[in-house]
Amino acid sequence: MTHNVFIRFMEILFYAQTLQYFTNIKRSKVFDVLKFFLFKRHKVMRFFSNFKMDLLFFDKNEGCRRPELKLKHSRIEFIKHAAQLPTIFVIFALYIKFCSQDKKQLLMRRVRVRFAPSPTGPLHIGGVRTALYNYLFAKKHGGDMLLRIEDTDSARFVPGAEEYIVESLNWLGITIDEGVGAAAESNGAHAPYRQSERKGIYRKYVDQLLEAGLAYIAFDTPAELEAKRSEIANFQYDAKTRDMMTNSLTLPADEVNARISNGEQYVVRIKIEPDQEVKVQDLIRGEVVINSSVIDDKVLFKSVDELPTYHMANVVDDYLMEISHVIRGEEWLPSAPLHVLLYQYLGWQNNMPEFAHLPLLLKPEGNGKLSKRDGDRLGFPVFPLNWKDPKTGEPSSGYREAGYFPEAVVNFLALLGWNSGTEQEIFSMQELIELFSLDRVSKSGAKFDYEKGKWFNHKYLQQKSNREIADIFQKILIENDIIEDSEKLEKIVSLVKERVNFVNELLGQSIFFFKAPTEYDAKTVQKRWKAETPAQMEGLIQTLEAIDDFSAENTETIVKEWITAKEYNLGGIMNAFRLSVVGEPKGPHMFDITEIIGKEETIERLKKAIDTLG
RNA sequence: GGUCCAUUCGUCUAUCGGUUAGGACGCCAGGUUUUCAUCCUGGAAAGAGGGGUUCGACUCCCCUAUGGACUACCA
Repeated sequence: MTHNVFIRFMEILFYAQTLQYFTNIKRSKVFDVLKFFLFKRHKVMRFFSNFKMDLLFFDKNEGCRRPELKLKHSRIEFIKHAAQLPTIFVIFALYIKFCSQDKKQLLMRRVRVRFAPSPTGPLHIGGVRTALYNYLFAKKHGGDMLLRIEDTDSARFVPGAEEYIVESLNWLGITIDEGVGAAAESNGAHAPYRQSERKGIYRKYVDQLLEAGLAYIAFDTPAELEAKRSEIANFQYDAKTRDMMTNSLTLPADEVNARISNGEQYVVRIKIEPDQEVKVQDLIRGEVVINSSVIDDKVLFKSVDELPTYHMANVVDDYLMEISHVIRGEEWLPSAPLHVLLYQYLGWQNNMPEFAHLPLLLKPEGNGKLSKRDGDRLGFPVFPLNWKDPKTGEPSSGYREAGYFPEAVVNFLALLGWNSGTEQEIFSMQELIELFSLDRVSKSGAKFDYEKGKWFNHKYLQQKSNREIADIFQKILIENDIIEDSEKLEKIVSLVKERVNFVNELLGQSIFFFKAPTEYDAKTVQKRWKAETPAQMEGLIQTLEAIDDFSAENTETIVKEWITAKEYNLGGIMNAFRLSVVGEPKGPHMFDITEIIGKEETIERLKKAIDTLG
């Protein structure tokens, strides 16, 4: 025993020294490394697993990227140039040393992830985030993003939902490499990608489990099950109760066969071995252990429609499609042990994907999962695109139609549950791909903060060129029967864009450029329109009439000179001027407005104001 | 009820055993401005509670509380 400890110590010393040799860790830090190794094995594991992905990334000929080795509070630049490549091998060796066999295999595996929604309605914003994280992860590691449609429940199928999903992902810039919606769907190596079209595939694996005695046939009708549930509190179909049910374990073989050939409907249930420890390695939560006794004998397959249920289909398809990482919502965590068991029962434990269960998106106020109703109640979309329920005709609003830029939605969603570890808030998709890491996904649910979403859109709006915004704005104007010269429009956009969050708010901020006010804000009239104002405005009209060059700069100079000469109060004149031209106490610089609407229009508006307000 | 997961400003989060607990949204105040916004500066604002472990705990462990998810022939 003591001998072993000594050997270990020497081994560790060797590693620590190698580390010091190849990196620029300070000598004093080597002691910390030793301490880590000796006393905090679990930390060491985490420590190395942190840059596993960086190593992989480096592997993909991205030679310019430098993985960093972060040790305590000192950040050590780890790889400076290719000449330091041996360093990678040392760390790699260390990592392998502390990893189990199957981890090694996973390290070498090509990253393939899937987003697997069920076409039961519009894609929920939480689902969008799951898709986004899958996409970011895949792209970061040079892997594949698949879209698979999980439509094994024909009863819940909603027409148009699949198209909606594909269109949403397209809009957001989440491109599918393989599967439904991919550029060459039919040519995918693992086609088809709709479970309903994969119907024939599953039976074989169900039979395999049946033959191995790891599953059994059950004839209990829904009504019988319901009866059992009300009869026995906390009833669960499992090792304790399966003996009292109607299934192939309690019935003689010939009766089972007779029932089947009589056309009696049945299901296939997994036969869970009780009292086993089932371990799920979750990339976000660490190891989750549960006792198999709490898992019930889930239905894997139903004879009615010859389709598997989610659990079976999902495991079989992930295996067949060579999925390396299953990244999905936290609501799947409780059934993850069942999936692990299924991989074992099918003999695929060495090809099992790694799991990552994402935290949920919670409602903004109160608690619970974000739902469509919250959006309706609080007035913000919870779907990417508008949707109209084909049955009820009930509409749901989407981010696209609400005026959001897809980049803003992506940025906002990316930060709801993940952060880069820096203080940067605005990220392009490219930056997100480079920076994304499951290690930095938080464990707890995130409340949906709609206000911040607006802020993101504001930021993206400011970043866009005036030309780009003017083009979108042009369409809105045409819908409102306003025709405006595109160059002038660009100028208008430059003056008002910083005041809005959305392009569709632009009209409200700039209507006075296109139309003279028809009424004047009562409060402002009271405050800014005094007895002497009409006479002053008459004077202003005369001053303006004498101006040839109506550019903002020139007009401003002349008007201000006039105000000074008359010894008027600058604010008094300007506010009344604004009220006359705009009708409200708002808008950009006055002379920028007058330059755009022009001399005649300006004077006309002043005259009208004098007439109306007296 | 059972199982699992989680818990840092109002909200999203940083912190990998030693920090005046940092940033962002929102809020408040001041400044800029002829208006309203924008913008700039500043401010208030947090480790659920209790036990351990440790020289030292927001950080590791346990208990409690709270919240959430799951508990279908749905996904």
